[in-house]
Amino acid sequence: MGVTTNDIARICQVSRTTVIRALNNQGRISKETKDRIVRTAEELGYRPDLLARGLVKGKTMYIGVVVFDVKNQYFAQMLSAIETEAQTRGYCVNITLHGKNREKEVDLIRKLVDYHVDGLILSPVNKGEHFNKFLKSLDTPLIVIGNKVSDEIPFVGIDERRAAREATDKILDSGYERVVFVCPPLGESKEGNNYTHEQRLEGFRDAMGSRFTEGQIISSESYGEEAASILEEGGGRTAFFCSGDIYAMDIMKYLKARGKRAPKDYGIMGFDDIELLEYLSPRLSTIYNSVEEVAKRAVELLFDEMEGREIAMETYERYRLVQGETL
Amino acid sequence: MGVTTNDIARICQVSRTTVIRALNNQGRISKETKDRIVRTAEELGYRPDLLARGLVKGKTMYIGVVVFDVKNQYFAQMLSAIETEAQTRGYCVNITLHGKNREKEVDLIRKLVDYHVDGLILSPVNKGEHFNKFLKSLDTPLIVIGNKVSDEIPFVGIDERRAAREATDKILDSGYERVVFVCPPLGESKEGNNYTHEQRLEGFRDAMGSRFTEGQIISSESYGEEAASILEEGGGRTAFFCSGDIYAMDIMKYLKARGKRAPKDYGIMGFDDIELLEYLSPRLSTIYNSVEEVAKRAVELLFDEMEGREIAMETYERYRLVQGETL
DNA sequence: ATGAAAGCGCTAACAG
DNA sequence: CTGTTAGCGCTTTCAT
Repeated sequence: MGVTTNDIARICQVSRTTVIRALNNQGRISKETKDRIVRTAEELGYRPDLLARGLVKGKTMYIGVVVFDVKNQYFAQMLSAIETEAQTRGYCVNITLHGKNREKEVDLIRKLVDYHVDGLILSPVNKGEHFNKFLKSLDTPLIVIGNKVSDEIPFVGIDERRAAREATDKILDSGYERVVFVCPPLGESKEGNNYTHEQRLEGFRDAMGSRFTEGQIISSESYGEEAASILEEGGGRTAFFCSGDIYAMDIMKYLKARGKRAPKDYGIMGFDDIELLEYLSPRLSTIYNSVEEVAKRAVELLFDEMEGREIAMETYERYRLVQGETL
Repeated sequence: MGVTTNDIARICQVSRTTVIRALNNQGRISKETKDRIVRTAEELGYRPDLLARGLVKGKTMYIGVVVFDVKNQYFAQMLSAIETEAQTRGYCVNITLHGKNREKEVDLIRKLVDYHVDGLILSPVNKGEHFNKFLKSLDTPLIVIGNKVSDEIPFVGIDERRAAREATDKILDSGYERVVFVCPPLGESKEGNNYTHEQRLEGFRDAMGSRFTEGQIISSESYGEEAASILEEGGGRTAFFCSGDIYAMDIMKYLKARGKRAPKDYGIMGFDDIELLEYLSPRLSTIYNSVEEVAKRAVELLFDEMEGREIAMETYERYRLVQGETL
């Protein structure tokens, strides 16, 4: 449908090669013919066919990103950072979503690879040896954010376990007698990749030591109700350590409707420090997870990998406890 | 690098044409050879090169989406809906962001078109005849959401003007003597497409009628402070009508820090009904703008257009006043 | 039921 | 400085 180099070559009475040289200004070419070609190309509204170019060059100047959701602020922030970082390098980002559907995730990755994206950034919901093999078989540079797949797939994130331990220590230091770990993702299918949340649980366990009991974990969808009934029980000053700010927000909302408020009636701590916390009060105590830095680093590493440099299999960014008003 | 139809043809001792027929099961082919081909293709891990396929078919089964931000919940919800809707039709979505950079927006659109996406959904920040011509010149089916470009580019959205008028009427009916319209986007460059917000302003004007004065518009970045100083002035019960929930949230936060609360000290109304409002209290009065429906409709129309059907140039979805606690 | 040949639009190696 | 040739991997007539 569009104008091709052939058309221009015919009109300018030169070969296609010359047209290419003029348009991509490479190689020796006389200023006159070049100008003539460039001018007619513009007049005709010539646009290179990127599929054809990609086919022959084996590069597309696109990097693919696969995540499950953008409504989740964590991913929204991540995607923004990736986009910015990639564009400064002249690359475009192709973002695709699958909503925690594991087969769809694999399909999307495949399709991106079949389209020859030059690199891939994922925050996968799949896990296991099968998925690991799959990723390795792609021979496309890729970086995983957050949910580690294996030691063979480069990973960027924060030390979730240590962060969770410190957070729990902080809660304990604040004098809470009972600490409950709230982590709905752990209640989801065991087939999914929950590395991040599992690490947080480990950190919680580390800090609790001998005080840990299974009863201190809420992993159901109805965590609001469960939290409420735990508070009803009595049994000492209680704090909820939530494996995600959003769960903390839900709990605060739920308990508030029942007349209970933090930090007066209970303590609560989140995880992620998503941007919308600034609109809430009381300010939630949480852990800043450096999404932007993680995303930026992921892009850096991806480009290193794309350019053939050796990269670390694990890269950790800093996290930081955020002192709020809910402990 | 990968396995091609040529490799399979050689191995199976057939022609490439036969391989294609087997793999895409089309045309007549004996079950035996077909099975043999399919099996070896699987064994070798054959994957079709989508660039090559796209090049020859002129279709890519991708639709491109260009918006400026995903951190904005409005867009996050929109993108989710588009993704879901497109995937049920077997299409992938390529989301790209430009952060209100007008040149970058044009570049991204161009690039998507040069990659032969089969359709395009935009919420543009460009406007004017030049941009209109540009879009028309693409000869790629496209739909615009929210910011109308012209009568020649299919548009989906809600009747912003009418919604804003009703909202203002509602505020006036609630007994507020002074109503201020808060719309920071109107303070940005006049070069940008602010159709949505301009319509909301018109609606506000419609409702205010002779009571309207220019002094009732806040369009600066420091709307928090301005709102505060307006309240200080005194001068009757005051309400802020914000052209976006986020501005309302900011104002509430700002005023709260100064000891003023809605609806006791002032009234406030938002626009969009973004999902995170449910975490706030008091519940913001606002206007539900049917993002999901709008997005879904946009995809429907896009497919109609892609399939050659005639489509309406303007499509409006319902909106709905949401009765909150801030008026 | 299968194959040969041409072509999508671009690039690159090699001549001249 | 310019042109010729071959090819990326797939699809699509048109033959056989």
